[in-house]
Amino acid sequence: MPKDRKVAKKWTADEYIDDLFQKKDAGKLPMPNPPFFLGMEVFYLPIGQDVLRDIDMKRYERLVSRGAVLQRRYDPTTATHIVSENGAKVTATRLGINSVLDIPEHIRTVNGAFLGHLVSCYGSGTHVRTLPNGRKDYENAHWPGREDFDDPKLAAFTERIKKIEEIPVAPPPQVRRRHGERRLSSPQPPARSDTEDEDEDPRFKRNPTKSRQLPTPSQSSDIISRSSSPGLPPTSSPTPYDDEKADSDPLAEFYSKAREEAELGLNDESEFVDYTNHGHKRGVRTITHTPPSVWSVDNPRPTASCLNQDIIDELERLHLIHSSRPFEEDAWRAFSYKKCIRNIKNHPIRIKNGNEARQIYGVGEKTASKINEFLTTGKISRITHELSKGDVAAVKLFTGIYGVGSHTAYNWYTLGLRTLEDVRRGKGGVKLSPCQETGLKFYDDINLRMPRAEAEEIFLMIKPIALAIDPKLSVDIMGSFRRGKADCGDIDILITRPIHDGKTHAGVMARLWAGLHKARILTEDLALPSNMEDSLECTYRGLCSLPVPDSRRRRIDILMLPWQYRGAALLYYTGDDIFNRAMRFKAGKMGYSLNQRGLYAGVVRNPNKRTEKTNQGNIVASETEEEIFKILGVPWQEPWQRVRGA
DNA sequence: GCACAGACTAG
DNA sequence: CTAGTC
DNA sequence: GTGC
Ligand SMILES: O=c1ccn([C@H]2C[C@H](O)[C@@H](COP(=O)(O)OP(=O)(O)OP(=O)(O)O)O2)c(=O)[nH]1
Ligand SMILES: [Mg+2]
Repeated sequence: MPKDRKVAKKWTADEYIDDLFQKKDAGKLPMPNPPFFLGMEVFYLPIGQDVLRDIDMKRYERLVSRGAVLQRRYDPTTATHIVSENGAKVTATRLGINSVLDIPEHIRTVNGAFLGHLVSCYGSGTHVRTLPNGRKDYENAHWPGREDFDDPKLAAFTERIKKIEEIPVAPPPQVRRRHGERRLSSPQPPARSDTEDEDEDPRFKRNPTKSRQLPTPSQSSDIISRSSSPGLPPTSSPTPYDDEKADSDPLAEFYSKAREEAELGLNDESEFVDYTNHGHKRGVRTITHTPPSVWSVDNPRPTASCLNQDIIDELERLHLIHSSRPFEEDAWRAFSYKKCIRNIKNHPIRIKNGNEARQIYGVGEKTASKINEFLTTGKISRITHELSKGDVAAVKLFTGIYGVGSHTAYNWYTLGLRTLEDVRRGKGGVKLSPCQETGLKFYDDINLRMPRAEAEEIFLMIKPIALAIDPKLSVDIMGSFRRGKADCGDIDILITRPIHDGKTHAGVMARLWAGLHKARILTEDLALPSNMEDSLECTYRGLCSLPVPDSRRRRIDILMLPWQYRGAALLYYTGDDIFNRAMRFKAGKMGYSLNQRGLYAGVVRNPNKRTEKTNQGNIVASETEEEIFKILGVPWQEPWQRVRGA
């Protein structure tokens, strides 16, 4: 079939790509060795509109044979590169977007010559290390030539590149639905300077506590190019162009490198804050100050926000319906809808029909059809139908109780319970666990997020208490706070201790726990460490509040673990959760396993009981976040760039 | 047809 | 082991 | 439910 292809058959891009991958899977496609396109997820815009030209086929073949993943449909959430010989306007149209400026910054836009450039750089071979599973680690090999995406001869849409350089950080317009929403210009740990945690408007300043390094101002280009090959200078290729088969092309635009499986990769996302609810005062005053953010954000994204908000709303309903039901199928459906929601939120253009929706990654036939139904009839009958049952509302209400999940909530509903009052009365004979009792008692407080300033204030009271126990402790505030969010759902604290003096933090949790209760900061416990007394590793969950009248209860989690695991722990605890899952997902695909202790090679799991490890594996990285990113081939991302959840 | 992250505590 | 949570 |  290869031969026919050129001669007779007129191929469309889809057919050709299918054929290529079919051959590849059948082992019939020559895969010459240095896979210098490995890790790249490319959307190649053929020169031939309907029927591919020879040059298009050659490029497709080259991309695949050298390891690239091709996108049949442009999907900005996973694409790392767009290769186009067309002009900006044509390209935008064919990608289904308004302007090439809408292409997320992490995606490199290049021309065909870029492909030839890499061929000339690496066509003959390179040194590559060997992975734990015995294979060559092409995944993480460095291909510095890929960084030449901004070379005028290799780039596409120079206006885009220029734009990116000018913009400190151009977060994709993230859409936010809540009221007080607004974008924060600084993704950095913006901290509110003033008082009233009243929320709406805090002026943010810069990073407060010792925490993180400042976001590099040159951000956006950083985001784009800085990647997994830190330290490696972009090498210019020896030979200016052409490759094995000579293919030089002018065009250009593109690039990106983290081909992340799905969600990893750079997602610039500089945080923008949504002030959701904090709305209750309770005086809190912050002590934070931070240099003005370099990122004055405001990105030029034309499409400000939700062009598809109405569709998102419907999908949120579907998500809610399925997450309310305690059946496994529903859980995965909910998982899928969440993914659709995230991707549609990033979709820069208005979806006009089911077909268009179907093009978006994560949106399958079923969902596309529902979207189509909504677009044509104004509603989705399935939703109307399911919501009329009443269980969804009840489950939503009950799961608001900390410690009550969909199973318990659904059971209560089945028993006839409908209100929190029913729960309090123990209707149907329901019994609450201690933690659920507390959850019910502080239902409102627990379901509110707190102003960042309050999280900081509480943390600044806790830290000295910890340091008084042992001044060598490393105590940091993590989670959404570290990511720079303006409001936090809880306070996440990470504690560890250097081991260089031969001492450890054994017993610290017990003392800290006692000290915090004594200081009236901890108010209720929700889950105690299995071994507070002497373990170096433990988790505490509870409620806390500023020790002043009228302060609200806030959720707090304290995680403690050995110094050697600090990098992995930092990574884990910084999140966000979606980012972590994407990272772990990728690690798994690469033969590794990633958890809060480290990145492991050779972990073998019981195929029947997924959580059980047959072989524990060997730790390959854990002391720094950087090494983990690097080994996984994920471009370095500052905490505030690790936002994947909506 | 299978994976979708991986771990800790409560009971 | 299941449920709930990070 | 979706993608491979
Ligand atoms: O299912 C989860 C939940 C959390 N985490 C990690 C990432 C997250 O950032 C951190 C702290 O969890 P938390 O629930 O506090 O989330 P957050 O990111 O801090 O957000 P919030 O502001 O709601 O607390 O633990 C996970 O890996 N998986
Ligand atoms: Mg948190």
